[in-house]
This record gives sequence, C-alpha cells and structure tokens, in this order.
Amino acid sequence: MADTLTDRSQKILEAIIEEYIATAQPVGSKALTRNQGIKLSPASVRNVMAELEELGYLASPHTSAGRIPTEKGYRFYVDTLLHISDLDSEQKDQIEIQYQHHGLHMADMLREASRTLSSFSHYTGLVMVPRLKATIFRHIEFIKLSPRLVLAVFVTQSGLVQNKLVEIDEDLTPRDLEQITNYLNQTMTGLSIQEVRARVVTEMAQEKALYDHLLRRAFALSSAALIDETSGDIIIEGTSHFLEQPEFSDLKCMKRIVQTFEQKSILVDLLDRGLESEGVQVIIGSETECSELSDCSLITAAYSGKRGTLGTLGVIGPNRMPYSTIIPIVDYTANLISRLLDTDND
Amino acid sequence: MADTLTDRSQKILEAIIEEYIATAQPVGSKALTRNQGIKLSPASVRNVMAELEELGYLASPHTSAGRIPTEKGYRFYVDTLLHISDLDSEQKDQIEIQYQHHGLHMADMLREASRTLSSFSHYTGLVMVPRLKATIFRHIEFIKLSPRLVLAVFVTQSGLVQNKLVEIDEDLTPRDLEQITNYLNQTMTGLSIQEVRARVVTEMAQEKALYDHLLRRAFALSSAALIDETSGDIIIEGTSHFLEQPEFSDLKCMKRIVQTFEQKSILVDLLDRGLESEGVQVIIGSETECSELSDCSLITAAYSGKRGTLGTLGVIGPNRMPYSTIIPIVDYTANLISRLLDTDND
DNA sequence: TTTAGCACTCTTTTGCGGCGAGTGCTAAAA
DNA sequence: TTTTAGCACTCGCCGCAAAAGAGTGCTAAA
Repeated sequence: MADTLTDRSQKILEAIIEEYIATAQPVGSKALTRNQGIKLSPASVRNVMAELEELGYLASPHTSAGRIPTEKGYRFYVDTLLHISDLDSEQKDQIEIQYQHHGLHMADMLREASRTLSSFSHYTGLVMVPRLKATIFRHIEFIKLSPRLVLAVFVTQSGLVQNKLVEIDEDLTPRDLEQITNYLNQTMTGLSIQEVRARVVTEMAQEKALYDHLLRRAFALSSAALIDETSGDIIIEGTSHFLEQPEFSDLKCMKRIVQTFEQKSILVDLLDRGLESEGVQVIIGSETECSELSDCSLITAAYSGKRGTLGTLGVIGPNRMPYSTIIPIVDYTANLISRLLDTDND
Repeated sequence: MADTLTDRSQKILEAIIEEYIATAQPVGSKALTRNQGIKLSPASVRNVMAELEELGYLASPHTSAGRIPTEKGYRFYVDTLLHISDLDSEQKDQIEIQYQHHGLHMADMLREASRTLSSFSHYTGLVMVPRLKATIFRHIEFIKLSPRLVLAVFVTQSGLVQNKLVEIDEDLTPRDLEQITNYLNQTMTGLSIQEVRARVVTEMAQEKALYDHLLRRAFALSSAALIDETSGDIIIEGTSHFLEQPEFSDLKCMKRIVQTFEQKSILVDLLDRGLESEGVQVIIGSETECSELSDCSLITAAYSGKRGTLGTLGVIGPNRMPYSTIIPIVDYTANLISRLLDTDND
C-alpha cells in the first residue's frame, strides 16, 4: 500500500475536494466525470475512490451517498495539491481601500483587518492584538491623577498604546514623576519589553537601586505599568457567516462553536501557534486539539512591525473552505498590516 | 369595549404570558386551568381568551393551537401586571463577586458587566461605552512621539481614558507641550466635554487666540484630541444564548439578528434611548423600530458616574423574556457599576 | 354567569411506496 | 493488464394519506 498516490489518484482527489468545497454535497463518481477534465468512466473513478477511501483520504456518509474528504484528505490537499494564485491587483486594491480612512489608530486598523478578512473570505475574521512582550519600548509617561493614583501610558514602537492605572503608596511630586519618566525613556527606548522587564528586575536587585529612592520607585511603577493585560485579546468579526454554512445547520453544534468563540482563550492559543512561523499556516479540524472546533479550520499568518513578529491574524471556517482563495487573502492582509504598521509611526 | 380589563381577564392574561414565557409553547385553555390558581373551567377561560384576542393582547398562530401574547400583551404585562421583586442578597453577592478581581480599569469592568448580565440573565448582555460628551474633563496630556506626531491622552473624571494620535504640522518643543498641557488642565478641569468644546470654539474665535501662537496650538490639539471616536462602541457578550431560543431556530432569521448585532450601530441607537431616563426601560419588539429586531426585546438601564449619566447597559433577548427576573438584574448591575465608578477613582 | 358537551379545524406524527443517486462486483472490451 | 459497461443492491429523501392530538367556538344546560 504505497503512501504515495499516483498522479491519477491525486487528480481525482483534488477534483473531489474542490467539488465538495463548492457544493457541500457528497461527491459521486458520475458528477466527477461530468464536470472536469477527467477523462475516465464513472466505474474507473469508483475504483480510485474506493482506494482513496481505504487510504483514509475520503469517507462516505453512507452507502448510497458520494464521498466527502476526511481531514487527512484536506491536509494532503493543502500540503501538496493546492496551487495558490496571487490576488489580482483589483482585489488588492479593494482590500487596501478599506484602510484609507483609518488614521493612526492601531486598534481601529486591527478591527478593520478582522472585518476585511471576514467580508472578503465570507468566513469569520480573527485578529490577535499584539502581545506586549513582542513589542519594542518607545515611550512611557506617568500622569498623576490624584495623590495616590497614577496613569501610566506606555507606547510601543509600532504605535500600540497601553494605559494602566497604578495605585501608589506614597505621594510623588510631579517633579518626581518627570524625573522617573525621563530616566525610563532614556534607558529603555529601543529595548524589547522582555529586555525592559529583565533590566528592571536586575537593576532592582542591584545595590544602587536600594539607596536611590527615586530609582526604586521608577522601577516599581514601570513594572506595574508593563504587566501585559491586553495580551490575549482577540478581535472576532463576522461570526454570522458561520450561520450560512450548511454543515453547521445543527443548532447544538453551532452553539458549541459560537460559545468557544466567545471564550476567546482557545482561539488565542490557536493564533499563538502561528507566532513563530513564517507565512500562512493552516490548521485543520482536530489539529486544533479542541473538540468543539473539530469541524473547523483556521488559516492564519503572522504580522509584524518594525522589529519582529507582533501577532497573528486569520480566518476560521468549516473544514470545507476554499483554501485556494482564502490563503492569498490572509497572506496579503498580514503583509498589508505589517506594511502599515511600519510606515504609520515614523 | 372597555379598554380596562377586568380583574379576571388580567389574571388570565398574566397566567398565559407567564406560561408562555416558561414554555415557549402556545398556551391552551386546559393547560391554564391545570397549572395555576385559576379556579375556572377551560370553557370560561376560552371565553376570556377570545375576548383578549379581540382586544389585541393575544394571538393564535392557527385555529387549533393555543394563544401567544402579542406585543401589546407584553407591553401591558410589563407596564401593569408585572411585580418585580428585589434580588435576594445571595444573588447580589454573586453578581458583586464578579467585579472583585477587576482593578481600576474601566474597560475591563464594563466588559465584565456585559458578561455578568449575559450569564445571569441567560440572554445577551449589552454595555454601551460611556459617551465622551457625557463625561467631565479631568486631565489631558500630550506626549511627543516624533517630530510630527503627538499622542494625546485624555482622562475623564470617571476614569475613562482615551488616546489619540495627532499629527501636527509644525514641530513643538517639549516645553511648548508642557505649557499647553498646563494651560488646558488649569482652564478645563471640571467642565463637561461639551463645555470644553464650546469653550475651545469661542476662544479660538476670539482675538487674543489669533495672536497667541501657543494658545492657538493648544486649542487645535485639544479639539483634535477630543473628537469622540470611541463613542458608539458597545460591548456585546453572550450572543450564543440566542441560539438557545426556540423562536430563533430558523437560521435565516437568526442570521439576520446576529448580523444586526455585528453592525452595532442599531444597538447603539437603542441603548442611547435609555440615556435620558431614570430606571429600567423595556423596549419590546417593533418598538425597536428595526425590522430585524422585531422579535427581540431590550431591558436597559442607565449607569452614571460622579456627575450625571455616562451610558446605558442592558440585556437583549426574545420578546418572550422572563422580565420579572431580568429587570432586577439589569437594575442592580446598573447601580453597581455606578457605585464602582464613583468610588474607584478618588 | 359558568360549565359540560360536541363538532370542527388544523398541525404534527407516522407509515409506506417509489424515486434517485451512488456503490460494488463481475464480466467483457481495449 | 487496465478500463468500461451492466446490473443488482443499498439507503436517504420525497410525497402522500391516514391517524392522532390539541385546541377552539358554539350551544345548551346547570
């Protein structure tokens, strides 16, 4: 039982998957011979189909229905059969236009990205908000709101702004705050957040910090401000597209999926996986390692700012997704966002 | 045809509505006599039901089904029949507990409110983010990020923080910025945003602003910073509860509703209505003036900070909602949020 | 004024035969 | 040896009709 399929088997598998993606109906041998450039009789196709089923690429819901792809089938399709074309420039323009009216606000841009992903793919768009730890320190500022309350505003190189209210035990004069601000901005600018954190820890342990009152406060404040709270936030748009999918017409199953979305944490984990890797990733069905999402697939890609990866974005839909059209959309959007993040904030 | 119903009619109407709320099934005369403290025979009940139908409080889906309440029926129920009990202290505690771990961040608190509303009501929670214009100026700060880019951070009395990146045409020295900051904070603190805006407009028109370069810049910057961008944002949690409602088992109709939610603007309008009024508001079916939501009802209440109303929150679900249990939940949550906003930020 | 009885209506369920799509197998054709 | 035509078989889906069930309105009696 050769694990390598013959050319002919591959062609037929491809045709079946594409037909199934288009129609959501089990594909029969006859339908195949009608449609495409397959020059075989139904009987021959049947033989191949039986073989593909035995190898685990196809399954039949019941005897008298056609075949549907298994996860293994989709995986093989995505890995070796799929030829992804580039977006034509018209589509690129259409996508790009969406971002024209969004100014400098990163949050708006990411929301728009999620929306665009959803509306161009007709599935559900996902955008992970940049993890703070993946970003570069640019500026920190402390605003005193009341004797015991300071607002820390922290800006990353890529234009992400994080606010945090910090309670303090002792009154700090505006002058103190200014000094702290200056010190931190001078020492930390250009470092990654991880480096900044490390630095804060080591310096706080060092002797001179013990004696320099102000310095100690500076570190205390900054470490409070840099706790990554927004981390793990995710922007989901177009959940309603799920309601269009015939495979989810069962309300029970539909509800399980939507609830999983609302929880967000599982999606965050899935998007996190894409952080390390280059290019577009496809996660199919049970590869999600989440039983609720076992009939869903994700197409994700990382986006990056000036220095390194910031986060990931993508699309989630049923296993039966038109990968060939969505992969370029995700890819292009990720690149576009990266580009916008690089140019927007000098 | 007296518009005032007899006591008996009211009792029966109430029983029908409550039965229908509990079961989602058309209510027949027999079912009624079985259940409650109604001491009449089915035949008598039928007479009353026929009368109630003629008056428009009930409708029958078809001859051989029971009756279901009309909007007019619900409205009457909510307005005059309903006796809302207070939450018992156990429930209050349960709700309150949810907020313990949320520190000073307003955004987190509001998200939690939406989540709590949803999980305690088993419907969909809505929280409108405070409209900037309804808030009081507390502090503004400008952070220079690059020669042409300034980050404006604006804090309201109630602890809402808004960031805005502002592009400027001419380089401002840190000294300039500091002066501008000081000037604005001294003049504007304690004014409502509307007053601030008005002030900026009038002062910019005045002569002295024409000559004072710095002043002009200060106004330009602040007016750019105070454009209300987050306005109209809304936090929706628990959409999946809609999938549980038998009345929305039709996917078409379900999808229309979810899409309406995703658009948000319609919900914002609906929540806006509650801004003016005291206490809990109920909007039933077509009162939403939105055809997609004609089978939905909202229960909303305004929450407020130190000075005046900030926004509204509530629950949206099918017309057939257990108003008597949800109204207290919404009411209590709104008060709780108001209380938290008042105490949190000295 | 209330209730019991009854005929009537209309939906829902159930059972059943037939149609259609698709399969696997076998034997013939290429 | 590979491909194809033919054929019996399986099984879901559709439509129909009959039966069941729930509820109503009306009338006449309590």
